[in-house]
Amino acid sequence: MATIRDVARLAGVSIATVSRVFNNSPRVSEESARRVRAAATRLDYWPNTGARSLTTSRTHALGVLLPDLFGEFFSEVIRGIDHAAREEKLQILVSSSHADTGELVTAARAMRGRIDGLIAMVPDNGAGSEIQQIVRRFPVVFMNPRTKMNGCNTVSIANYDGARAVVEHLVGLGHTRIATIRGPKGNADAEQRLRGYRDALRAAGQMPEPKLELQGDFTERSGFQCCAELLHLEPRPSAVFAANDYMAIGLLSALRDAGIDVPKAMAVTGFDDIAFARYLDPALTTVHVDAYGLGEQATRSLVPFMRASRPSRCTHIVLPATLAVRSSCGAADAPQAGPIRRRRRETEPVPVKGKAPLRVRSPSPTMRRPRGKAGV
Amino acid sequence: MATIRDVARLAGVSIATVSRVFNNSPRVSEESARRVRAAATRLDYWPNTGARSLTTSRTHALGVLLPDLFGEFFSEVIRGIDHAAREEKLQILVSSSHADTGELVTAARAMRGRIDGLIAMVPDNGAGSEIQQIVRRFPVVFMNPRTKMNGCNTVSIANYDGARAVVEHLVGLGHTRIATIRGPKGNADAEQRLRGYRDALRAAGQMPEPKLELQGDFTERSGFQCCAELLHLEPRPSAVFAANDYMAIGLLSALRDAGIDVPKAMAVTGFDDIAFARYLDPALTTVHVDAYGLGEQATRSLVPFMRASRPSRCTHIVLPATLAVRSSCGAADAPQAGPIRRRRRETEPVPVKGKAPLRVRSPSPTMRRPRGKAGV
DNA sequence: GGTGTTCGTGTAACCGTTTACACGCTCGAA
DNA sequence: TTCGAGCGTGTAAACGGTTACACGAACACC
Repeated sequence: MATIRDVARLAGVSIATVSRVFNNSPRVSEESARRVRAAATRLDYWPNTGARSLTTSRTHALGVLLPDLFGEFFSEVIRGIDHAAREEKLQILVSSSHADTGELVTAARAMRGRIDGLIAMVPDNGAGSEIQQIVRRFPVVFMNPRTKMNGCNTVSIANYDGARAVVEHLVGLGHTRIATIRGPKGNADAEQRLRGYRDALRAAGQMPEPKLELQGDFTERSGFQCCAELLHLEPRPSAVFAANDYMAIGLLSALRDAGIDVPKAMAVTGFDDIAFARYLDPALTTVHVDAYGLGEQATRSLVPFMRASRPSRCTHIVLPATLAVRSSCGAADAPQAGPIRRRRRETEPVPVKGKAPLRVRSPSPTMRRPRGKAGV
Repeated sequence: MATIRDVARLAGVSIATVSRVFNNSPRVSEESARRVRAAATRLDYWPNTGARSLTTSRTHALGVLLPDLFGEFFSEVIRGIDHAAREEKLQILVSSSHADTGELVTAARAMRGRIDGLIAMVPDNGAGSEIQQIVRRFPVVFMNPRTKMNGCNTVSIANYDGARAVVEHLVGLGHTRIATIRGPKGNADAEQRLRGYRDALRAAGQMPEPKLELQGDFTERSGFQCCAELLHLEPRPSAVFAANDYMAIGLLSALRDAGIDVPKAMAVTGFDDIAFARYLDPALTTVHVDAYGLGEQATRSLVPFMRASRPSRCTHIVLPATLAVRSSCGAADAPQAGPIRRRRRETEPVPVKGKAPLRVRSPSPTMRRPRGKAGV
């Protein structure tokens, strides 16, 4: 492969001049530039980006560390990151399948010298000291952090508000005994949603009961399995808030098997608004979560940190959730509720002052954006 | 940030020794190694991967160039790549949204010096000479290439066989007038599927009719819009093969609006087996496509090329498709067909000899694998 | 006591760029 | 004519590592 030296030799100039031509420096004569370009074409020269970033200490790349890539949530997050990164002409270096913070740090280590900044989703409630290793080294933004995380940027989703809103919706429909299928213990998203559920009940004067909080693990299977337990509760609840859509789907198919009519005999709601929530029969009432926006916003809040020589103040952004009311809750004809009002919770990050969080996009992206070559 | 020199100074050794310790060279005394490690920890030293790859000309990274990231097809491809790459301890540098080959080459250029090899999906029937620029420079494997592509590795999906099998299935159910909604003109996947459709008809003694080939563009909307045209055909077809699932979904909802019973009055089939095909009502009969396997296999066939000093022979792998028979074709209770037998077509790549293509995974991954934190 | 090995280590060249600095030339003003 | 400014260019020192080679010490062998 040709290097800058080969080009310089062929063009009869010094390597400095070649470099200047490729960096659009104004201080090059037209004649030299022409000769350099001709030589470069002739030799099929492509500058070595790796070498370049060694001297400039700018890589124009950002790292993305995710616990997993499965399912459309992560795929939308990446798409959001990719889109925003592309606008900034940044490459993205992806690494996933991090079971714990240790693996996360190992992956971040391997990116040293290859990235200007990092977007990460911490898989567990990991040790702060390990996280600090990363924070010290890169400009970083954490997505959906488990804990408060002062001293670094965060972007997260309004789990608490979304859960609270959908449960309040059920209350508004007249339900007085509402169960939930909760996510895995220790999972922060699951716990925030659970809190939202409980507070919505309390606000309606209904006391949360442990018996009504069935244990799931975010899988479809666990939703399916909770059905039997649900149907044996005395008195039987008339509505269920599943902490994510996959569990709601499992529950729906179990209810169908059991011959229970949804929504008449049992109202079901989920969380996430995955793409096929709308295609279910009955269509699933759920909380729309803007995964694309999460990735996009993470990138946008990272970029100024990457460029700044001096660290700026941290931002903590919370993306609002939106109710997507469909037929599984028995209120299909009700108008869709607007964006859910943000509440402050001491354990959740506070939105940055003076900068309104992103408006959530429509809960029906499928019908609005052409899906392009998605099916190829 | 501490460099190797800082560590050397603090440990009282030369930089060569530090380097040896970090590369597990055996020729280092226990005492020196201990001092170096202590110094490294003390200074919080992380080796600069970028600088390292400049001297070694190995980056342990591979580039991934995709036309898009939308939808689960691409997300599964990336997941497959990521998974295989992780096993090989390779990082992945992703770039997407390439509308044409020119943009593809630009993106590849920007990766020069950062990757050891490249996995690419060519967005158009792009100029061979531009593609050649890439092939000359990197070990590369193309996914789902539009044309035959000698001289480089390819992995693709059995579009022709899949389409042919699903149409033959319809023929087997007794349909004698089968329409199709084709994908965009010029799209190679669409055209291979169209050929499969036509050949299946011919093989059954039915002549393909242009009137029966409705024009879609792989979007749900286009499937919806084709419904009117379909219902006005004289005589009306009794079955439709939509060239992807999104169009089949659009058609299904239009048929429901029109009060046409599926599958009794109209059998509908799709292609791709997107995750919610099974959740539709009626559940969609379709062709399962192994996007995860496509990415995984692409990575596996690239790796030896990246490591080899001498170029090995090219491989051309075709992943089999599988029929996923559900109720939308009126044969819900029939046992699922097995993998579709591969046919050779002169315009499709030939599977590598002696190396069986991957077995397709079950068409029901959702029910088999826990979806983990997909809903978070 | 010479000689050859082995081992641990250091020196310095190199990977492919960028860029501070210096240099020589031209040209206009004093 | 002299001087300074401006311009185009080249030289050389980085950037942060790896590694070929050399070297000195310790040791075994004859």
